[in-house]
Amino acid sequence: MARRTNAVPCELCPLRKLSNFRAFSREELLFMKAFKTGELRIDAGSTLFAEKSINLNLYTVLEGSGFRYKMLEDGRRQILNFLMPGDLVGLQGTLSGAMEHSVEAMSSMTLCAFDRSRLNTLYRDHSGLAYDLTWIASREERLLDENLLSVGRRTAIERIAYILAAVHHRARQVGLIAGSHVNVPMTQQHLADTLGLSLVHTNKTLAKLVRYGAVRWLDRGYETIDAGLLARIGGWRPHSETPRPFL
Amino acid sequence: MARRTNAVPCELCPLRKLSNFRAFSREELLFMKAFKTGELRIDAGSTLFAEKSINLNLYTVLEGSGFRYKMLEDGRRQILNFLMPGDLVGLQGTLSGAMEHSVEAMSSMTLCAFDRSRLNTLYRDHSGLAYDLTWIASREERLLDENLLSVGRRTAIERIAYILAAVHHRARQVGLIAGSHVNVPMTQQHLADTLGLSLVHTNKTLAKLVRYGAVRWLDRGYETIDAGLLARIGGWRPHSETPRPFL
DNA sequence: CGCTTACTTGAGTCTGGTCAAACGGGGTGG
DNA sequence: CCACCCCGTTTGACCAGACTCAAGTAAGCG
Repeated sequence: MARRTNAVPCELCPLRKLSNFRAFSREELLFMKAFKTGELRIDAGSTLFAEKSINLNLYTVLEGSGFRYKMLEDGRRQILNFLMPGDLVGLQGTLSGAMEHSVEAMSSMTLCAFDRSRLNTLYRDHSGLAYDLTWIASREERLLDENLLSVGRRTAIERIAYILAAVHHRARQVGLIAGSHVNVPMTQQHLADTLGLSLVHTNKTLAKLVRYGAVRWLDRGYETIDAGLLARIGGWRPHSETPRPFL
Repeated sequence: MARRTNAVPCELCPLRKLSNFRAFSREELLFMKAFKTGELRIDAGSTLFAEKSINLNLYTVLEGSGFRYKMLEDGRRQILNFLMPGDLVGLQGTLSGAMEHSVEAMSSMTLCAFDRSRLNTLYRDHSGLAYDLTWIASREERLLDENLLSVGRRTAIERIAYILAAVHHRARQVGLIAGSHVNVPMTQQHLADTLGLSLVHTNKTLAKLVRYGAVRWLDRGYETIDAGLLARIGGWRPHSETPRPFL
């Protein structure tokens, strides 16, 4: 289910090739190499960590996709955010490591693991990386703000259109796109739990978007047919994306 | 509407007296004193900054309360989070200063202003404070996670009970409480916009909580009568609160 | 005293939820 | 190779929680 794999050295990190990530200095690269304690590979559907557990690692997604979520006692689930390559996982817990949400893989995932207890070294000796960390946290917060706006104030069809547009956009930035096909294997249940809707209503509303010719739904995933229409219905608009830091 | 006031020197900062904030070293205190560019006082109902504007300051709330929010074109508003003393405002924008949400005061507020452009000095020379900044961002993200869970998955009465319990708790930590009276002057419209509900439905559901004897609603604010009942209905539970950093 | 802001209340509607059942493809064990 | 099962998806019928519209009250203020 979860196992260590032979690590990709940071200097060959495949994410660096993507244009929208900020470059590291040689020194930073060396530090990250030391900071990284290993790689973790988990299967689709498995849990990286659970709410209320203690997690002493931070992770950066190298490959694959997953999601953060919280649950109520009776099983109602809210997906908080999708995780894609370059995203940092685990910062949202208390910095000491007590997690207040769970993380599950949608596809098989590879993650770089970092030792939380060495975080202070990062802050002490690499202020550039420390700054990046805050940048990352702040970006994550903006994403959550958007989601909250959707779930709180948009109608069902707007929410669905919005999230499909947003996920498409994010996926493209990290290479999780093949043509118009978004390579994030979510089910309609995932969609529903992200948007605060029921599965049935999600299905029926999604069917409308399909009829409108905005998207095509595939088994576990989708294809954007008319990105403009999707954005218009969902009220989604691109942000100015400056190269972003990671790790 | 907004004006500079004679600044309270950081070493006399009234927030430091509150037990749940972390203490500064002498050195950090000196740095903060220099980092702080002044104080801002704004009236209840006025806007600190608006979505899409550029804001070159970071602020810490010294006194009073307000809220962050986003709006859709047609005026639907979603309140993202309430702001209380000790909270940092403005970090959620891109670090460069483009804001993606607005901030409005609910009571008159006093804020300490910091110059964003000097943030790099903070990272370079005061890794402890840099670490704090990430801590603060991560705490904020946990708050948003909770809110998203509420808005997405709780029923109207659960949402209201939850937020009232949570706000009571937060308010008490920063001295915004007099007896059982929560000194955060929100209207039912604020509540509705926080929870993704209509004003009318919020009013009717709140009336139930009043009938149950859980709270008493006051003009712009409320009083907790039965905190246990409120927490039970809303599914709210206290977190272990370690002394938290600020500024 | 009249205006505004916040809160109430009632009536009727509708978006979205629940329950129930069925379909279709992929995998598996007999 | 086929029967069966499971998971994700689809559809229909019905229900209800939450919304809109419309008034009306009450307190605060110039």
